Amino acid sequence: MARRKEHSHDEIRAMAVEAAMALLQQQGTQELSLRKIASQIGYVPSTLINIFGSYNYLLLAVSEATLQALMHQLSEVSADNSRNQIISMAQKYAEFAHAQRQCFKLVFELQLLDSEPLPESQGQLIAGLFSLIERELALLFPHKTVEQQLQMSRVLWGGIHGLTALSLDNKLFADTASLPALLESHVTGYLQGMGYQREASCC
Amino acid sequence: MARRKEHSHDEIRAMAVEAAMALLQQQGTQELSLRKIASQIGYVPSTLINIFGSYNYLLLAVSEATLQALMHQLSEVSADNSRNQIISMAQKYAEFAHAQRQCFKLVFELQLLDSEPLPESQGQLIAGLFSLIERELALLFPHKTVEQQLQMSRVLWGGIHGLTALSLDNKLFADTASLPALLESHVTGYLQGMGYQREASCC
DNA sequence: AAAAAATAAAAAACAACGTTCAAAATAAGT
DNA sequence: ACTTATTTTGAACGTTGTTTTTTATTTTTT
Repeated sequence: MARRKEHSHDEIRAMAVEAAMALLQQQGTQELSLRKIASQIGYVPSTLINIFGSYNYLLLAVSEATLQALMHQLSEVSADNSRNQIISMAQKYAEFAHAQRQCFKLVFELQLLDSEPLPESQGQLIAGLFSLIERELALLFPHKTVEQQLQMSRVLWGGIHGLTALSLDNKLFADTASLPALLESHVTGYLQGMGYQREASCC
Repeated sequence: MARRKEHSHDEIRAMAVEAAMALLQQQGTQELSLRKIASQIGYVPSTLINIFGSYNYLLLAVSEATLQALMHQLSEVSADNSRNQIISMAQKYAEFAHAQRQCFKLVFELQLLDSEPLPESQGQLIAGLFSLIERELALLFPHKTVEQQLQMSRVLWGGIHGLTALSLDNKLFADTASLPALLESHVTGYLQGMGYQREASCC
């Protein structure tokens, strides 16, 4: 049997990724399977393997779509100054992670086999997240070198991600302290420690 | 067949956890399986299921043993002052994570089913990690409330964990900035921003 | 001490998984 | 219209965690 050209490969790709993300929100990654995704879109496992190459590559496409959605959300954030901009992006990051919990976890838990380290697109997307903060740091700390700004952006994202990830699994053990408060403390405290001064102070 | 009382259940538990950790270092979590662990210690899958309850509970025992080893390493750290103590623990945390990469990842990626949220022992172990920092913060910031100290300990651990976790998966994209440097920048910067002053300064 | 009951480990069976491969059905080319 | 090529499918394979049954050992009872 071959119901041919009913959908193009790209259409099937999109359908599979969409179905996978929908199933992922209901159940967890454990419960998700290639067979369930295939049957959900009216196709058969081997078809998806032919198109994606493997189940792992399908999950990678889900991860990529999730990162793109996250990037889109973050790029829409805008505040009155760079410090608040970073804080707002941190909150959006955490908000997205909780809203799309399973997809978000997939991004950081999916590990490929001994093949390529990262499929380029994935790398550029994550690098794009860092650059969002680098841009603000260049405004906040124009006298620092780009090396220093790059290091600071990693520290900031690392903290934001760590707090978010631990919070997702209820591993913060801070009933009293809310995640937004922790994120603000992190960003504010670190910026202050690195010499942050309210705008228009030094020149 | 029943080779009875050759090992007690507790002995089999220990053998299985040890074998699992050994296999986990060679291969990844993906490649690990109940059948491999069982055959490694000369037993059969259903025996381990009878003892642990399920494969997930076996992995949970591995996670717990890993957390205990991590806690042991961290409790041996000692520096001349509280600030350096926190920095040294951060470095030890990252060092342990890289040395026991697969076991460390298992701790934070293992997710149980809809049963209990966390099996108590696991919770107390993680809470113990936080208390290591809380203790130092109480010395560094005696004028702050315990609520504030608790929040700061979460921010510090969150950042340390986030940087470590991202580094484990090469998702930091900071070839120039090393993980130790990032950790020190995080701890130093945040403590500074929260009002840290070199010892014997205020009283 | 021998027989019966209880127990514990292993074997076998089961359903589900990702993947491979050959067959079948459609599309395209002549 | 017939042939060739393409593409989807269905069946098979090996492996997984788990459940159930069988078998061997230990313990208890008579």
